[in-house]
Amino acid sequence: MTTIISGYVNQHHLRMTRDPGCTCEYCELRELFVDNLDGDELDIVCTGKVERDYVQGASIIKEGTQIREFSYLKSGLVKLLRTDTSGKEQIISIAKPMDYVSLLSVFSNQRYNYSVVALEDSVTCSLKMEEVRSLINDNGRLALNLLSKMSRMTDKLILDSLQIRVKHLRGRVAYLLLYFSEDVYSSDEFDLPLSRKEMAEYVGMTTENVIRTLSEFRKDGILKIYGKTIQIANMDSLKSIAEFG
Amino acid sequence: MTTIISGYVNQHHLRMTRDPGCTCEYCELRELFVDNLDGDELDIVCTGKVERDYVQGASIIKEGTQIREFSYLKSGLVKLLRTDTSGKEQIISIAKPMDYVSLLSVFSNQRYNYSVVALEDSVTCSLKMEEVRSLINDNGRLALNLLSKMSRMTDKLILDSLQIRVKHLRGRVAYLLLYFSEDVYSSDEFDLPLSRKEMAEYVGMTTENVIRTLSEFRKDGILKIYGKTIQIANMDSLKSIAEFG
DNA sequence: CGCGGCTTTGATGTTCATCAAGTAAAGTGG
DNA sequence: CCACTTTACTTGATGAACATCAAAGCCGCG
Repeated sequence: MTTIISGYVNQHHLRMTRDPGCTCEYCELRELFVDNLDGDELDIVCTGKVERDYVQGASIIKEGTQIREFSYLKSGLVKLLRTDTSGKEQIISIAKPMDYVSLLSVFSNQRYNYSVVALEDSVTCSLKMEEVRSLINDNGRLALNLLSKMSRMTDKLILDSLQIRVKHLRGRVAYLLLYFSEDVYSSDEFDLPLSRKEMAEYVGMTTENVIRTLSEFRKDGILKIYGKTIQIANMDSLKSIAEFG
Repeated sequence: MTTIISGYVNQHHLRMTRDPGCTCEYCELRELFVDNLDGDELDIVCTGKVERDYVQGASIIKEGTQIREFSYLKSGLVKLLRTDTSGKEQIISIAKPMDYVSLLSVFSNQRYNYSVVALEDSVTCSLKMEEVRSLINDNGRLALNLLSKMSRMTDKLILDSLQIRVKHLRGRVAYLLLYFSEDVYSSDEFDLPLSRKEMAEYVGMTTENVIRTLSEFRKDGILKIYGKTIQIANMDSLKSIAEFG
């Protein structure tokens, strides 16, 4: 039932769709908005929302641009990153569906202080900020849900960041591999959605040392590595390293 | 007008007061609650709120205890800390008045996953969570204000944490000293509210190396140090180290 | 085919943690 | 109030973790 109202395709192969028949009530992500809204409010969401497709590598949000929408991820995988004072890129977080893309800044700043890039082909769903503000203003249950959701997301982000700071390189890399294995792909074999360089940007170390650590894991029989494909051969060791390394 | 209804004094010299005449509308912190509330709602805040006094070193919130209240800091200075996986304490943040004490977890978790301790004599003001939830549910303007405030706080926390990660020890210590000088005491001479060990817990390094760095700054003529009293002798150097170190 | 970016390994130096030892300060009990 | 214990602070020496520099192989792409 989804019709393409804008066939516009830019260098990133972006596609925008609207949804006149409104399939929002069947959306996997309805828990937040739809379940808390009545008929009229639901209409605002249905007619106001915009879905966008992004191919792997496409830029979804650019640091410094104005915040006009409240977006979240319907499918795919994205990275949040920022440019640090010395000009290097730093990955803040990786978000999968159900995680907000707009979790930071949306209700505080005028502009994004981070960028979002698609790690896999991804689909976002966005509402205009004024519409979201108006819905929150009129609907207390939605407001509480949103507070709760935001609080959970930022809590996790902060605790992850604190945990990673006390770990050594081996522990950080193990932690990251386990994240993909358990939270994203639910498998002990998967294709890394990050380059070695991106892994380094995420764990806050150099590319060379990330590679060295992966090689060590391979030599120790913990991993089997075929380019970007990773197979975890010794899950217990990896978990132990992630926790105590 | 403030009467002590509970003269209870524990080992931390805690004092609880209620405020029957309601001075909330004159509170320096009214911007959040009072300005967004009408008469009846204001009554809930006035009669429901509880102020508590804590002496330096007193425990305000203990990690793992149940969250029953929404609190913020009226005066003083506090540290937020948690116990990391290896059992060591890690300082998450330092909060001064206008910063929430309850910024993390309150709307997501059942229990605190961090502790709060008074670095200076402090006063908190608390409302029951149910009352806050009910107010948010009924008052959209309050909800939006709260979202905005929370978002600003967590944004700052996350960005600080990311920035500190790319800096070396000298940069981190300089950053911390500038925080006290500029944001807390508005002076280039002040008494450090943290021990050397606490500074280490905050910047994520060892006590010895924090001391070494302070000594270096002293030898380089950037600081004058008299025990806990710090005088910044060369502000430009310190700022430069904080940014590029 | 050749260029640029990503990946990998090795050699070297820097930053930082750890261990050790000593001094100063602050609390504790008689 | 003093002897005692504990805790905070300080400096030095050593080794581990990590960054940096260098060089070479790989791969995709125009």
